Amino acid sequence: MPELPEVETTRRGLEPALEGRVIARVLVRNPALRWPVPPEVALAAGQTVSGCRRRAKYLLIDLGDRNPADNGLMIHLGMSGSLRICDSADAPRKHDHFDLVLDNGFCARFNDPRRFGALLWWRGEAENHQLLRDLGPEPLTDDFTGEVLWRRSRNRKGAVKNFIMDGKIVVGVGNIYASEALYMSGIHPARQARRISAARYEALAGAIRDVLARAIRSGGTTLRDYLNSAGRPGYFARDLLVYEREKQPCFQCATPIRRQVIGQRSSYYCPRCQR
DNA sequence: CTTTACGCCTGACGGC
DNA sequence: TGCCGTCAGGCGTAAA
Repeated sequence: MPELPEVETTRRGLEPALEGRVIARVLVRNPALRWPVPPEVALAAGQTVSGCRRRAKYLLIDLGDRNPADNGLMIHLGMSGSLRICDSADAPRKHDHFDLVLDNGFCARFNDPRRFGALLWWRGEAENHQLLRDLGPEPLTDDFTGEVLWRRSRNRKGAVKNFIMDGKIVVGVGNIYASEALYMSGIHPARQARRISAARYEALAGAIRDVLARAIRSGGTTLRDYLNSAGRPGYFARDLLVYEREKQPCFQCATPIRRQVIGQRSSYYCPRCQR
């Protein structure tokens, strides 16, 4: 399940394959994704890829000669999406939705069994797109600090886990890494966001940065179906401290890890180490 | 403004 | 072996 590290890993695999290449055409086999693939994506044909960026969990393909690019593609991997570089003559597999066919015979092929992913078109500035406009800071930039978390949490009565998974607060923290970061910083996932001190938010922000950076270094987490652009899994699952470890001993104190549903999502935590 | 529930979708899995 | 219910999860959206 792609969270920020998985999307970033995909981006890094895509970049050398796409940048500087011309998109020959966009071949849509099955437009049924989260939103139907819009016809505008055909405008990519004949344009040169000038960059592969990531904002939150969205991949942005910059097209055209302008700098900065003023139009391009936007891809979301959803729950089960993956993009891989392959020969465009390769036979499509089940759930292959579209190809970005390149001028060298290769393509970026998007596969998504659960169809929560998306392929969209943007023009103007990508950051102004409806889906990106109101997003919070990137967790791996200097804009993201414990102070920001603390300030924005003062009126939040909900669980801190939901708070850090809110894309308006900080982007890219999905269910897996939220549990991990809260464990690393000793904070109980169900604690009210407004009842956490500035010092503890500093620790939490550090843990979020740390776990995301380490997961990127491991190529992401493959629990069920995530694959990178080379069709390979990520290896961070072996480093998970609490996620999907219900009833197994805490690595710090050996207390059995608990699972609790918070905001309709499974959360994992150590009842002794996290308060 | 925040908070909550829902729905989209397939595949894996458990129970019978 | 098959059938069916449940769960997983990102995140936009509607409603409270």
